[in-house]
Amino acid sequence: MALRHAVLAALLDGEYSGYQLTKIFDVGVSNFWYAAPQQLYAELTKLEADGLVAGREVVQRGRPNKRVFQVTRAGLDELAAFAATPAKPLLLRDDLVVKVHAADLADPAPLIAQLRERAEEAAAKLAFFEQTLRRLRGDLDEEEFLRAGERVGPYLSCLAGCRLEREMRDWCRQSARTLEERAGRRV
Amino acid sequence: MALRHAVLAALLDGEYSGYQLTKIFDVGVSNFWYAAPQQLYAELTKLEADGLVAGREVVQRGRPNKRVFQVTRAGLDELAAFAATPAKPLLLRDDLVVKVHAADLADPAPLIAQLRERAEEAAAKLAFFEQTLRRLRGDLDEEEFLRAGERVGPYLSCLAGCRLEREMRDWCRQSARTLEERAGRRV
DNA sequence: ATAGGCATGTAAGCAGTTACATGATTTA
DNA sequence: TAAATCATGTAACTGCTTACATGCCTAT
Repeated sequence: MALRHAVLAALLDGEYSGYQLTKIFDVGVSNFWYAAPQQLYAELTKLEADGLVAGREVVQRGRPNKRVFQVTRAGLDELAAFAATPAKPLLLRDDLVVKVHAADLADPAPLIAQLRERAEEAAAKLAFFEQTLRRLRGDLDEEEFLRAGERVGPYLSCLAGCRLEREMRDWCRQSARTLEERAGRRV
Repeated sequence: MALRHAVLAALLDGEYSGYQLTKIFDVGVSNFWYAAPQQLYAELTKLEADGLVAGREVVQRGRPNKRVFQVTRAGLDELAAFAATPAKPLLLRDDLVVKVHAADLADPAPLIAQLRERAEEAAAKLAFFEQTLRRLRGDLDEEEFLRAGERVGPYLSCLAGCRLEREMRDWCRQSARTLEERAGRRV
């Protein structure tokens, strides 16, 4: 089981509803996990049935009510046990890099457009993660926070997201520029 | 279908057998796709049935014979069409970052060990990719190759692998150091 | 002799994707 | 009044993972 632990880890940061989690997982939970909305609702149901999270109804006005979840004691134990388990290799699957690998075959224009688009997305995610880092560390600077801050886990995972998105942005731009220049000279 | 195009893209670099592809995909095809060995054998069978790759028997001495595959004209068309298709979002799933996110919960020692191990793997992959880049560009320097080289696709995808592994290595080291220092002061 | 690399699969089960479905409320 | 956001699911399918299976050859 896989998504299970990602959901538990996300719920360490606070109580969230299924819908809120879809937003968090949409940006990638600091880019370490991707999941579709339907998966999240299903997983929350299972987690609650297994007693690893506890849900409570939140009545809202002007909006549909929602159920928010928090990790139970059993859930914390499960997460701690998981952390000591040998890590599986990184799972990475990216259409876009496959396309770039095959870039010499065909018309580069649609590929360049996709690279530009991805670069924009990466830049937006990077900005979001950097903002999250500032929020997490408060008044402290990074070094100080990593030494003495209360919870460094979310900070470190967010740093991973920053690194990934920064490189993704720059790689997309570099690749787009390269393909553009080559296309320009060929026409 | 997903693995399909990754296999076709990998076979652009030359004829490979199922077993050879397992090695290439093990290192991640420049880290853009992961696939288990059994998937590759199954996918090659399907690709051949669909006429997108053609296999031929290679007789070896001192080793079992093997079947190597090359992309057919239809396969090239399929890849070119795929490249023009809108890109799906990056799919990333990493146990290790989930564990780091939850790092404040439990004994940091096993997690630090996993981070060190991953850092080593990333360093090894990085070295491999950098060597691949040197091989691809031959006598030219990078800028020159990207401008005038014959096939830049594999070079660009390999650059993506380098960027990812370099950041992975550094992030693992930074996270391990952070957790170590905090554990040291607490004990 | 035994371990490890080369070489190729099958079968069962589950996780994840795609498509479909509903309905209220706010904003343009 | 149409579109967007909030909110939560079900059902069918398929792709992926895990476990199992086989056999030859080389190096230690």
